[in-house]
Amino acid sequence: MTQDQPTRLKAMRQMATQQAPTRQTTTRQMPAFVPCERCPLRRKAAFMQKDEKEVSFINGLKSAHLRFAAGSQLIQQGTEEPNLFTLFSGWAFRHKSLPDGNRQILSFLLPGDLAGLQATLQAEAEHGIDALTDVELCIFPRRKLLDVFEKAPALAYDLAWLGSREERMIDENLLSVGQRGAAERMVALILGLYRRAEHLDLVENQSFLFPLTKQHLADALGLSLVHASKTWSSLQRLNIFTYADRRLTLVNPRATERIASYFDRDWRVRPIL
Amino acid sequence: MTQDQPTRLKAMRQMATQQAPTRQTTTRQMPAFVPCERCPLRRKAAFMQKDEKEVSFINGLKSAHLRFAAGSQLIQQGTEEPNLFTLFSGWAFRHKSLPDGNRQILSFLLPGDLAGLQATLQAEAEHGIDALTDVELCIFPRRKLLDVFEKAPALAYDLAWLGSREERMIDENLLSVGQRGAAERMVALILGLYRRAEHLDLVENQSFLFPLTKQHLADALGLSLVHASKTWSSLQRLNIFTYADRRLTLVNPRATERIASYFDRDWRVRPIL
DNA sequence: CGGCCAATTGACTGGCGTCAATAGGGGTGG
DNA sequence: CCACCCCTATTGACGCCAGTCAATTGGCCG
Repeated sequence: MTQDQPTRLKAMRQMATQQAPTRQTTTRQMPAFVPCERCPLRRKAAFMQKDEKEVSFINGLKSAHLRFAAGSQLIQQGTEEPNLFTLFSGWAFRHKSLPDGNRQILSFLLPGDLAGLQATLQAEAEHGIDALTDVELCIFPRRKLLDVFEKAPALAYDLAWLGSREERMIDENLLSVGQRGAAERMVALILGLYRRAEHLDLVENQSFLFPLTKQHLADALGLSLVHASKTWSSLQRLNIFTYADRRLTLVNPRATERIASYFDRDWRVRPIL
Repeated sequence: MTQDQPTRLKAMRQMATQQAPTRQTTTRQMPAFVPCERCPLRRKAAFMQKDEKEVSFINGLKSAHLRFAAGSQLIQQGTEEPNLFTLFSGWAFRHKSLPDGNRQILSFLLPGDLAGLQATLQAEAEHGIDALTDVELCIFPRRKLLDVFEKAPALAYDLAWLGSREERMIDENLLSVGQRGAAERMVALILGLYRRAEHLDLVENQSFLFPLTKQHLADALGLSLVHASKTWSSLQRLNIFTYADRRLTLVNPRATERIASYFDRDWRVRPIL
């Protein structure tokens, strides 16, 4: 604004990331197609249990089951995306960038989360989605969407429900980025991911896989890389959590929630496509 | 975080606002019921034109047409809300607060916008909605929602579409708050509102009603009241816009867009309930 | 071994928050 | 009709949180 040209050259990082594996260059191996009727994910307690008929209808929508390597661009900002997908395994994140290269991570995706709804109902994606770890996706072509609304109203309702859940999570992130200090913000993010992982039975002994780099943290929290790193260290010094082997262990989740003014959302079972 | 008790006592402001007109105390006058078939709003070019049958179906959903005074709480954070509504006239905003009283404005509502979708698909609202000006609402009881999905798939699709539109706007706000500087942020917000107003034929000579107080600006942008005020003044000194009589005039919208890295979204006609 | 990348840490800077004093408008009551 | 209050806004002084710059380390890989 004041200084126009000498923009914060975080753009460099962006360039670097750019040449990271893109969709094309990605090893897109061919795992076995997992039919929804035998999907281990949807059997988890976190998800709504549907009757056979509905599950097989969903299976009819599913056009492929793909695997991508960590770092792959699953959806590219500014392109038209003909599919939506449910994350079958792994982590991913939605993000949006400014022309100067600054990137904001909008939300994280965990197994069972549906992605591309926004992009799908609109014409083209205004955000990108990248794989944070190796991932597997259940692909649904978006042209079948209208069918869903016409032939399976209950499913359509689920779709809308998932969209609204996603929006609530972004609301929370916006609240965080706008109103919490750096440390509180980071704790709130970690707690949110912890609770979601917990709900998917991904937590053992208050410890879970935490694949974010410092750069991801910074981009999600609206902090600089350096400050994110410092905040991270200070939280460890405060004995909020420990980190080893890509696994993060919360020392005292409930006490930590108070510190960050974190509030548990309602964790009712949710639909899964 | 570091200092727990001496929280930023912006809470005071909150208390003050609290005793402002609440839903109950609000003058909730009884304007004439506007049947959807004769709704002047939905005729605007911004909205999808529907056939008679669908419009009368929508009218069947509409249970009331209410007016609220500026400052009224339309939906209260943490309560169960049995209705959703379309904003028929006036401005409103969604917001979410931390226990220390800090408030984040999540998005603004202009005529034709649907509100309460998130709150409605879930059990209870995790955010509040306040009237920014005097408003009129078209009320739809949420228990009729399932009906919509079962009997009017096209309408259900519209609903989902509107939800996804809302999410895109929040994405943009999150990007702004997380990655733009104070001045860019403010310009981006103003431009966004300007374009939306323009689309509703609410702009004349690059000037439109701008009912936000400095406090609203601060809360929407994640800035302090004081800094928001200073940023506002500096933008005027830079001759970005002028302000008089609650009306804001953009001196050069297109040039201003470049300053703020603002990008026009796609302005296709959208559904309205 | 050398290059690349994520991460850490210190020193310095600057943007934004906080405190505080002041001004102006609108409503209300003496 | 003016006094008084409350609320919104403005402006300056000061301080701190977070950004920037830069040097260093350690892991991974060719």
